[in-house]
Amino acid sequence: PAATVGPRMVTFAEPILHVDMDAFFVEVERRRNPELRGLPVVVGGGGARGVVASASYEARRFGVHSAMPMVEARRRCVDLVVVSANHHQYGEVSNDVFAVFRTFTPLVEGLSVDEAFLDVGGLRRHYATSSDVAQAIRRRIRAKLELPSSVGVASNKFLAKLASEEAKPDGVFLVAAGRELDFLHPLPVERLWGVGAATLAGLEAMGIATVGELATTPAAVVERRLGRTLGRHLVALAAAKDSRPVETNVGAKSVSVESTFEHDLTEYDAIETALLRRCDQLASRLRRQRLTGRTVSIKVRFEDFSTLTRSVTVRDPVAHRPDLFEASLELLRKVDLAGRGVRLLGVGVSGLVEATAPRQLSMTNPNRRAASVAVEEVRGRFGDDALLPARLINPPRTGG
DNA sequence: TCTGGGGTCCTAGGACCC
DNA sequence: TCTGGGGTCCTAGGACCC
Repeated sequence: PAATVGPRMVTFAEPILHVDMDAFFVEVERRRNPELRGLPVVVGGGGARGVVASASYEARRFGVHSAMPMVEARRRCVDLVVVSANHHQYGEVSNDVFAVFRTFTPLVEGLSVDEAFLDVGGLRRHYATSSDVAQAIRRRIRAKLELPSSVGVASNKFLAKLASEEAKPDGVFLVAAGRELDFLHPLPVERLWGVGAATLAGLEAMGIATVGELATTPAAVVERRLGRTLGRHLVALAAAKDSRPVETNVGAKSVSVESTFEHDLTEYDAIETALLRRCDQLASRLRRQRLTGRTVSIKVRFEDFSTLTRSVTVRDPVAHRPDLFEASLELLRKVDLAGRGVRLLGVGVSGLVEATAPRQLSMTNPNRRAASVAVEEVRGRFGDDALLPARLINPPRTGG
Protein backbone atom coordinates (compact mmCIF):
# COMPACT_ATOMS: atom_id res chain seq x y z
CA PRO A 1 0.00 0.00 0.00
CA ALA A 2 1.38 3.36 -1.05
CA ALA A 3 1.54 6.36 1.24
CA THR A 4 -1.43 8.67 1.13
CA VAL A 5 -1.56 12.44 1.23
CA GLY A 6 -4.99 13.87 1.74
CA PRO A 7 -7.80 12.00 0.00
CA ARG A 8 -5.75 10.91 -3.05
CA MET A 9 -3.22 8.13 -3.24
CA VAL A 10 0.17 9.47 -4.24
CA THR A 11 1.00 6.93 -6.88
CA PHE A 12 1.18 6.32 -10.59
CA ALA A 13 -1.81 5.64 -12.79
CA GLU A 14 0.06 2.47 -13.86
CA PRO A 15 1.87 1.30 -10.72
CA ILE A 16 2.28 -2.39 -11.62
CA LEU A 17 5.38 -3.69 -13.39
CA HIS A 18 5.95 -7.15 -14.80
CA VAL A 19 9.65 -7.73 -15.24
CA ASP A 20 10.59 -10.68 -17.41
CA MET A 21 14.15 -11.70 -18.20
CA ASP A 22 14.85 -12.24 -21.92
CA ALA A 23 15.84 -15.84 -22.80
CA PHE A 24 17.07 -16.10 -19.23
CA PHE A 25 18.90 -19.46 -19.22
CA VAL A 26 20.56 -18.70 -22.57
CA GLU A 27 21.72 -15.25 -21.43
CA VAL A 28 23.17 -16.68 -18.21
CA GLU A 29 25.13 -19.17 -20.32
CA ARG A 30 26.30 -16.38 -22.64
CA ARG A 31 27.56 -14.35 -19.73
CA ARG A 32 29.82 -17.27 -18.86
CA ASN A 33 30.73 -18.08 -22.45
CA PRO A 34 30.66 -14.99 -24.73
CA GLU A 35 31.34 -17.16 -27.78
CA LEU A 36 27.66 -18.08 -27.64
CA ARG A 37 26.65 -14.49 -28.46
CA GLY A 38 24.99 -14.01 -31.83
CA LEU A 39 24.45 -17.75 -32.32
CA PRO A 40 21.23 -19.77 -32.36
CA VAL A 41 21.53 -21.24 -28.85
CA VAL A 42 19.11 -23.25 -26.75
CA VAL A 43 19.37 -24.55 -23.21
CA GLY A 44 17.69 -27.85 -22.51
CA GLY A 45 17.90 -31.60 -22.18
CA GLY A 46 20.44 -33.05 -24.57
CA GLY A 47 19.15 -36.62 -24.54
CA ALA A 48 16.87 -38.28 -27.06
CA ARG A 49 13.85 -37.18 -25.04
CA GLY A 50 15.00 -33.67 -24.17
CA VAL A 51 13.05 -30.49 -24.82
CA VAL A 52 14.04 -26.84 -25.20
CA ALA A 53 13.91 -24.93 -21.91
CA SER A 54 15.10 -21.57 -23.27
CA ALA A 55 15.79 -20.39 -26.81
CA SER A 56 17.84 -17.40 -27.97
CA TYR A 57 16.18 -14.94 -30.32
CA GLU A 58 18.51 -16.15 -33.09
CA ALA A 59 17.14 -19.68 -32.59
CA ARG A 60 13.55 -18.41 -32.47
CA ARG A 61 13.96 -17.09 -36.00
CA PHE A 62 14.11 -20.74 -37.09
CA GLY A 63 10.81 -21.49 -35.37
CA VAL A 64 12.51 -22.96 -32.31
CA HIS A 65 10.75 -22.27 -29.02
CA SER A 66 10.67 -23.53 -25.45
CA ALA A 67 8.96 -26.88 -24.75
CA MET A 68 9.79 -28.04 -28.29
CA PRO A 69 11.37 -31.51 -28.48
CA MET A 70 15.09 -31.12 -29.05
CA VAL A 71 14.94 -33.48 -32.03
CA GLU A 72 12.52 -31.11 -33.74
CA ALA A 73 14.56 -28.05 -32.77
CA ARG A 74 17.68 -29.53 -34.42
CA ARG A 75 15.63 -30.38 -37.47
CA ARG A 76 14.50 -26.78 -37.78
CA CYS A 77 17.92 -25.28 -37.16
CA VAL A 78 20.84 -27.38 -38.37
CA ASP A 79 23.44 -25.13 -36.71
CA LEU A 80 21.64 -25.07 -33.35
CA VAL A 81 23.99 -24.89 -30.36
CA VAL A 82 22.60 -26.97 -27.48
CA VAL A 83 23.80 -26.21 -23.96
CA SER A 84 22.71 -28.50 -21.14
CA ALA A 85 20.84 -26.81 -18.32
CA ASN A 86 22.54 -25.76 -15.10
CA HIS A 87 19.53 -25.04 -12.93
CA HIS A 88 21.53 -24.54 -9.78
CA GLN A 89 23.34 -21.61 -11.36
CA TYR A 90 20.14 -20.12 -12.78
CA GLY A 91 18.75 -20.23 -9.25
CA GLU A 92 21.69 -18.25 -7.92
CA VAL A 93 21.51 -15.65 -10.69
CA SER A 94 17.78 -15.45 -10.06
CA ASN A 95 18.52 -14.49 -6.45
CA ASP A 96 20.78 -11.70 -7.75
CA VAL A 97 18.04 -10.46 -10.07
CA PHE A 98 15.46 -10.42 -7.27
CA ALA A 99 17.92 -8.58 -5.04
CA VAL A 100 18.03 -5.81 -7.67
CA PHE A 101 14.21 -5.70 -7.72
CA ARG A 102 14.20 -5.20 -3.96
CA THR A 103 16.49 -2.20 -4.21
CA PHE A 104 13.45 -0.50 -5.77
CA THR A 105 10.58 -1.85 -3.68
CA PRO A 106 9.86 -4.60 -1.16
CA LEU A 107 6.60 -5.32 -2.98
CA VAL A 108 7.99 -8.04 -5.23
CA GLU A 109 5.99 -11.14 -6.21
CA GLY A 110 8.05 -13.79 -7.98
CA LEU A 111 6.23 -15.87 -10.59
CA SER A 112 9.18 -18.05 -11.55
CA VAL A 113 12.98 -17.86 -11.55
CA ASP A 114 12.99 -15.15 -14.20
CA GLU A 115 9.91 -12.98 -13.76
CA ALA A 116 8.15 -10.96 -11.10
CA PHE A 117 5.49 -8.39 -10.44
CA LEU A 118 6.57 -5.18 -8.73
CA ASP A 119 4.24 -2.61 -7.22
CA VAL A 120 6.20 0.62 -7.61
CA GLY A 121 3.38 2.93 -6.55
CA GLY A 122 5.46 4.15 -3.63
CA LEU A 123 8.16 5.63 -5.92
CA ARG A 124 5.99 8.47 -7.16
CA ARG A 125 8.19 11.12 -5.54
CA HIS A 126 11.35 9.75 -7.10
CA TYR A 127 10.29 9.16 -10.71
CA ALA A 128 8.05 11.10 -13.05
CA THR A 129 6.41 7.97 -14.49
CA SER A 130 6.40 4.25 -13.75
CA SER A 131 7.91 3.68 -17.20
CA ASP A 132 10.92 5.62 -15.90
CA VAL A 133 11.09 3.17 -13.00
CA ALA A 134 10.93 0.32 -15.49
CA GLN A 135 13.85 1.72 -17.47
CA ALA A 136 15.84 2.26 -14.29
CA ILE A 137 15.31 -1.34 -13.25
CA ARG A 138 16.39 -2.61 -16.66
CA ARG A 139 19.49 -0.43 -16.59
CA ARG A 140 20.46 -1.62 -13.14
CA ILE A 141 20.00 -5.30 -14.06
CA ARG A 142 22.14 -4.83 -17.13
CA ALA A 143 24.82 -2.82 -15.30
CA LYS A 144 25.12 -5.20 -12.35
CA LEU A 145 24.33 -8.55 -13.96
CA GLU A 146 24.92 -8.08 -17.70
CA LEU A 147 21.49 -9.48 -18.49
CA PRO A 148 18.70 -8.20 -20.78
CA SER A 149 15.17 -7.86 -19.49
CA SER A 150 11.80 -6.48 -20.56
CA VAL A 151 9.12 -4.74 -18.54
CA GLY A 152 5.39 -4.38 -18.96
CA VAL A 153 3.82 -1.38 -17.22
CA ALA A 154 0.09 -1.18 -16.48
CA SER A 155 -2.64 -0.43 -13.98
CA ASN A 156 -2.97 -4.09 -12.91
CA LYS A 157 -1.09 -7.38 -12.87
CA PHE A 158 -2.51 -9.23 -15.79
CA LEU A 159 -2.21 -6.25 -18.15
CA ALA A 160 1.39 -5.75 -17.03
CA LYS A 161 2.05 -9.41 -17.80
CA LEU A 162 0.61 -9.05 -21.30
CA ALA A 163 2.54 -5.82 -21.79
CA SER A 164 5.91 -7.44 -21.02
CA GLU A 165 5.35 -9.76 -24.00
CA GLU A 166 4.92 -6.69 -26.19
CA ALA A 167 8.06 -5.17 -24.67
CA LYS A 168 10.31 -8.07 -25.68
CA PRO A 169 13.09 -8.20 -26.41
CA ASP A 170 14.94 -5.68 -24.27
CA GLY A 171 12.26 -3.01 -23.97
CA VAL A 172 9.43 -1.41 -22.03
CA PHE A 173 5.76 -1.36 -23.01
CA LEU A 174 3.16 0.81 -21.31
CA VAL A 175 -0.57 0.14 -21.31
CA ALA A 176 -1.75 3.64 -20.49
CA ALA A 177 -4.52 4.03 -17.94
CA GLY A 178 -7.77 4.69 -19.78
CA ARG A 179 -6.56 2.92 -22.90
CA GLU A 180 -6.68 -0.62 -21.54
CA LEU A 181 -9.46 -1.90 -23.77
CA ASP A 182 -7.84 -0.51 -26.91
CA PHE A 183 -4.84 -2.67 -26.12
CA LEU A 184 -6.72 -5.69 -24.88
CA HIS A 185 -9.68 -6.29 -27.15
CA PRO A 186 -7.88 -7.00 -30.45
CA LEU A 187 -5.71 -9.70 -28.82
CA PRO A 188 -6.48 -13.39 -29.47
CA VAL A 189 -8.08 -15.00 -26.38
CA GLU A 190 -5.23 -17.46 -25.93
CA ARG A 191 -3.05 -14.56 -24.88
CA LEU A 192 -5.08 -14.30 -21.66
CA TRP A 193 -3.23 -15.59 -18.64
CA GLY A 194 -4.91 -18.88 -17.74
CA VAL A 195 -6.20 -19.80 -21.19
CA GLY A 196 -4.46 -22.94 -22.40
CA ALA A 197 -5.31 -25.58 -24.98
CA ALA A 198 -8.42 -26.93 -23.22
CA THR A 199 -9.96 -23.56 -22.40
CA LEU A 200 -9.17 -22.25 -25.86
CA ALA A 201 -11.09 -25.17 -27.37
CA GLY A 202 -14.07 -24.30 -25.20
CA LEU A 203 -13.93 -20.65 -26.21
CA GLU A 204 -13.57 -21.53 -29.88
CA ALA A 205 -16.62 -23.75 -29.62
CA MET A 206 -18.50 -20.62 -28.52
CA GLY A 207 -17.18 -18.75 -31.53
CA ILE A 208 -14.92 -16.57 -29.43
CA ALA A 209 -11.53 -15.78 -30.96
CA THR A 210 -10.56 -12.37 -29.57
CA VAL A 211 -10.62 -10.85 -26.11
CA GLY A 212 -13.11 -8.28 -27.40
CA GLU A 213 -15.50 -11.05 -28.43
CA LEU A 214 -15.17 -12.60 -24.98
CA ALA A 215 -15.95 -9.24 -23.40
CA THR A 216 -19.26 -8.97 -25.26
CA THR A 217 -20.38 -12.54 -24.47
CA PRO A 218 -22.79 -12.81 -21.51
CA ALA A 219 -20.99 -14.04 -18.41
CA ALA A 220 -23.60 -16.75 -17.84
CA VAL A 221 -22.85 -18.29 -21.25
CA VAL A 222 -19.13 -18.42 -20.58
CA GLU A 223 -19.63 -19.75 -17.05
CA ARG A 224 -21.88 -22.54 -18.27
CA ARG A 225 -19.17 -23.87 -20.55
CA LEU A 226 -16.01 -23.16 -18.59
CA GLY A 227 -17.26 -23.43 -15.03
CA ARG A 228 -18.15 -20.66 -12.65
CA THR A 229 -14.75 -19.78 -11.28
CA LEU A 230 -12.82 -19.80 -14.53
CA GLY A 231 -15.64 -18.28 -16.57
CA ARG A 232 -16.14 -15.42 -14.15
CA HIS A 233 -12.41 -14.82 -13.97
CA LEU A 234 -11.92 -14.67 -17.74
CA VAL A 235 -14.90 -12.38 -18.29
CA ALA A 236 -13.43 -9.99 -15.72
CA LEU A 237 -10.03 -10.10 -17.41
CA ALA A 238 -11.62 -9.39 -20.79
CA ALA A 239 -13.01 -6.19 -19.25
CA ALA A 240 -9.46 -5.35 -18.04
CA LYS A 241 -10.58 -5.94 -14.45
CA ASP A 242 -7.97 -7.48 -12.18
CA SER A 243 -7.83 -6.28 -8.60
CA ARG A 244 -5.33 -8.86 -7.32
CA PRO A 245 -2.63 -7.12 -5.32
CA VAL A 246 1.08 -7.78 -5.69
CA GLU A 247 1.77 -10.24 -2.87
CA THR A 248 5.23 -11.03 -1.62
CA ASN A 249 5.88 -14.74 -1.88
CA VAL A 250 5.33 -17.12 0.98
CA GLY A 251 6.94 -20.52 1.26
CA ALA A 252 6.65 -23.34 -1.28
CA LYS A 253 3.68 -25.72 -1.02
CA SER A 254 5.32 -28.81 -2.45
CA VAL A 255 8.71 -30.22 -3.40
CA SER A 256 9.15 -32.96 -5.97
CA VAL A 257 11.67 -34.86 -8.06
CA GLU A 258 10.76 -36.51 -11.32
CA SER A 259 12.60 -37.63 -14.40
CA THR A 260 12.10 -39.37 -17.66
CA PHE A 261 14.09 -42.49 -18.54
CA GLU A 262 16.18 -42.60 -21.69
CA HIS A 263 14.44 -45.93 -22.34
CA ASP A 264 11.17 -47.09 -20.83
CA LEU A 265 11.53 -49.43 -17.85
CA THR A 266 9.69 -52.73 -17.67
CA GLU A 267 11.64 -54.65 -15.01
CA TYR A 268 10.01 -54.16 -11.61
CA ASP A 269 13.33 -54.15 -9.75
CA ALA A 270 14.68 -51.38 -11.95
CA ILE A 271 11.56 -49.29 -11.31
CA GLU A 272 11.95 -49.80 -7.58
CA THR A 273 15.60 -48.79 -7.68
CA ALA A 274 14.70 -45.70 -9.69
CA LEU A 275 12.12 -44.84 -7.03
CA LEU A 276 14.76 -45.15 -4.33
CA ARG A 277 17.06 -42.84 -6.28
CA ARG A 278 14.36 -40.18 -6.52
CA CYS A 279 13.58 -40.52 -2.81
CA ASP A 280 17.25 -39.97 -2.15
CA GLN A 281 17.30 -36.75 -4.19
CA LEU A 282 14.06 -35.56 -2.64
CA ALA A 283 15.42 -36.13 0.87
CA SER A 284 18.48 -34.05 0.02
CA ARG A 285 16.36 -31.20 -1.27
CA LEU A 286 14.09 -31.28 1.76
CA ARG A 287 17.10 -31.24 4.04
CA ARG A 288 18.64 -28.26 2.26
CA GLN A 289 15.36 -26.36 2.51
CA ARG A 290 14.78 -27.56 6.08
CA LEU A 291 11.34 -28.90 5.20
CA THR A 292 9.26 -31.92 6.04
CA GLY A 293 5.85 -32.88 4.72
CA ARG A 294 2.82 -34.98 5.55
CA THR A 295 1.68 -36.06 2.09
CA VAL A 296 3.90 -38.25 -0.10
CA SER A 297 2.98 -38.64 -3.78
CA ILE A 298 4.30 -40.67 -6.66
CA LYS A 299 3.77 -40.06 -10.34
CA VAL A 300 4.01 -42.72 -13.03
CA ARG A 301 3.92 -42.00 -16.75
CA PHE A 302 3.58 -44.96 -19.11
CA GLU A 303 4.88 -45.49 -22.61
CA ASP A 304 1.60 -44.19 -24.07
CA PHE A 305 2.07 -40.98 -22.03
CA SER A 306 -0.89 -41.74 -19.78
CA THR A 307 -0.02 -40.55 -16.30
CA LEU A 308 -1.28 -41.38 -12.84
CA THR A 309 -0.56 -40.18 -9.33
CA ARG A 310 -0.97 -41.87 -5.96
CA SER A 311 -0.62 -40.14 -2.64
CA VAL A 312 -0.84 -40.88 1.04
CA THR A 313 -0.98 -38.60 4.05
CA VAL A 314 0.85 -39.70 7.18
CA ARG A 315 0.34 -38.47 10.70
CA ASP A 316 3.83 -37.15 11.37
CA PRO A 317 5.76 -35.23 8.70
CA VAL A 318 8.53 -37.08 6.88
CA ALA A 319 11.69 -35.90 5.11
CA HIS A 320 14.27 -38.67 5.23
CA ARG A 321 14.95 -41.16 2.49
CA PRO A 322 13.86 -44.31 4.36
CA ASP A 323 10.49 -42.79 5.26
CA LEU A 324 9.96 -41.41 1.78
CA PHE A 325 10.89 -44.75 0.24
CA GLU A 326 8.67 -46.71 2.57
CA ALA A 327 5.63 -44.56 1.79
CA SER A 328 6.26 -44.27 -1.94
CA LEU A 329 7.02 -47.97 -2.34
CA GLU A 330 3.67 -48.79 -0.79
CA LEU A 331 2.05 -46.44 -3.30
CA LEU A 332 3.97 -48.01 -6.19
CA ARG A 333 2.77 -51.46 -5.16
CA LYS A 334 -0.83 -50.28 -5.52
CA VAL A 335 -0.20 -49.37 -9.18
CA ASP A 336 -0.97 -52.01 -11.79
CA LEU A 337 2.13 -51.86 -13.96
CA ALA A 338 0.89 -54.82 -16.04
CA GLY A 339 4.09 -55.05 -18.02
CA ARG A 340 3.55 -51.58 -19.43
CA GLY A 341 6.71 -49.61 -20.09
CA VAL A 342 7.30 -46.86 -17.55
CA ARG A 343 8.52 -43.63 -19.13
CA LEU A 344 8.70 -41.34 -16.12
CA LEU A 345 8.77 -41.78 -12.38
CA GLY A 346 8.47 -39.05 -9.80
CA VAL A 347 8.06 -38.60 -6.07
CA GLY A 348 7.03 -35.52 -4.14
CA VAL A 349 5.99 -34.16 -0.79
CA SER A 350 3.30 -31.62 0.06
CA GLY A 351 1.65 -30.42 3.20
CA LEU A 352 4.99 -28.92 4.09
CA VAL A 353 6.02 -28.17 7.63
CA GLU A 354 9.26 -26.49 8.63
CA ALA A 355 11.73 -28.99 10.01
CA THR A 356 12.48 -27.60 13.43
CA ALA A 357 11.19 -29.83 16.18
CA PRO A 358 13.03 -33.18 16.13
CA ARG A 359 9.86 -35.07 17.00
CA GLN A 360 8.52 -34.21 13.55
CA LEU A 361 11.01 -36.62 12.03
CA SER A 362 8.94 -39.66 12.62
CA MET A 363 10.38 -43.11 12.34
CA THR A 364 9.10 -46.16 14.00
CA ASN A 365 12.53 -47.65 14.50
CA PRO A 366 14.68 -45.35 16.66
CA ASN A 367 17.94 -46.94 15.46
CA ARG A 368 17.07 -46.42 11.84
CA ARG A 369 16.07 -42.87 12.57
CA ALA A 370 19.36 -42.15 14.30
CA ALA A 371 21.18 -43.62 11.30
CA SER A 372 19.23 -41.46 8.89
CA VAL A 373 19.90 -38.33 10.89
CA ALA A 374 23.59 -39.19 10.81
CA VAL A 375 23.47 -39.72 7.03
CA GLU A 376 21.88 -36.32 6.50
CA GLU A 377 24.47 -34.70 8.72
CA VAL A 378 27.31 -36.21 6.73
CA ARG A 379 25.69 -35.13 3.48
CA GLY A 380 25.19 -31.65 4.82
CA ARG A 381 28.92 -31.40 5.38
CA PHE A 382 30.39 -33.45 2.53
CA GLY A 383 27.75 -33.35 -0.22
CA ASP A 384 24.87 -35.52 -1.37
CA ASP A 385 27.03 -38.25 -2.85
CA ALA A 386 29.05 -38.73 0.32
CA LEU A 387 26.78 -41.55 1.42
CA LEU A 388 24.50 -43.65 -0.74
CA PRO A 389 22.36 -46.72 -0.18
CA ALA A 390 24.12 -49.83 -1.52
CA ARG A 391 21.75 -50.33 -4.41
CA LEU A 392 22.46 -46.85 -5.74
CA ILE A 393 26.20 -47.38 -6.02
CA ASN A 394 27.39 -48.16 -9.56
CA PRO A 395 23.89 -48.25 -10.92
CA PRO A 396 23.32 -49.90 -14.31
CA ARG A 397 23.46 -47.26 -17.02
CA THR A 398 19.81 -47.29 -17.93
CA GLY A 399 19.44 -43.57 -17.53
CA GLY A 400 17.50 -42.77 -14.48
C1' DT B 1 6.86 -32.12 -33.55
C1' DC B 2 6.18 -36.89 -29.98
C1' DT B 3 6.14 -34.56 -26.07
C1' DG B 4 11.21 -32.04 -19.41
C1' DG B 5 10.97 -30.75 -14.75
C1' DG B 6 9.39 -27.74 -11.39
C1' DG B 7 5.49 -25.92 -9.62
C1' DT B 8 0.23 -23.81 -8.56
C1' DC B 9 -4.64 -24.00 -8.46
C1' DC B 10 -9.27 -26.07 -9.18
C1' DT B 11 -12.79 -29.75 -9.14
C1' DA B 12 -15.14 -33.60 -7.48
C1' DG B 13 -16.30 -37.45 -4.73
C1' DG B 14 -16.11 -39.92 -0.42
C1' DA B 15 -15.24 -40.26 4.58
C1' DC B 16 -16.21 -38.46 8.74
C1' DC B 17 -18.08 -35.39 12.18
C1' DC B 18 -21.46 -32.35 14.26
C1' DT C 1 -37.40 -42.89 11.10
C1' DC C 2 -34.18 -44.05 5.32
C1' DT C 3 -32.99 -39.14 5.65
C1' DG C 4 -30.23 -32.77 6.33
C1' DG C 5 -26.70 -29.63 5.64
C1' DG C 6 -22.21 -27.88 6.39
C1' DG C 7 -17.30 -28.21 7.23
C1' DT C 8 -12.94 -30.41 6.83
C1' DC C 9 -9.75 -33.70 5.27
C1' DC C 10 -8.08 -36.83 1.85
C1' DT C 11 -7.29 -38.62 -2.86
C1' DA C 12 -7.06 -38.36 -7.96
C1' DG C 13 -7.03 -36.01 -12.00
C1' DG C 14 -6.49 -32.18 -14.92
C1' DA C 15 -5.44 -27.44 -16.61
C1' DC C 16 -2.08 -24.23 -16.67
C1' DC C 17 2.37 -21.69 -16.14
C1' DC C 18 7.52 -21.01 -17.08
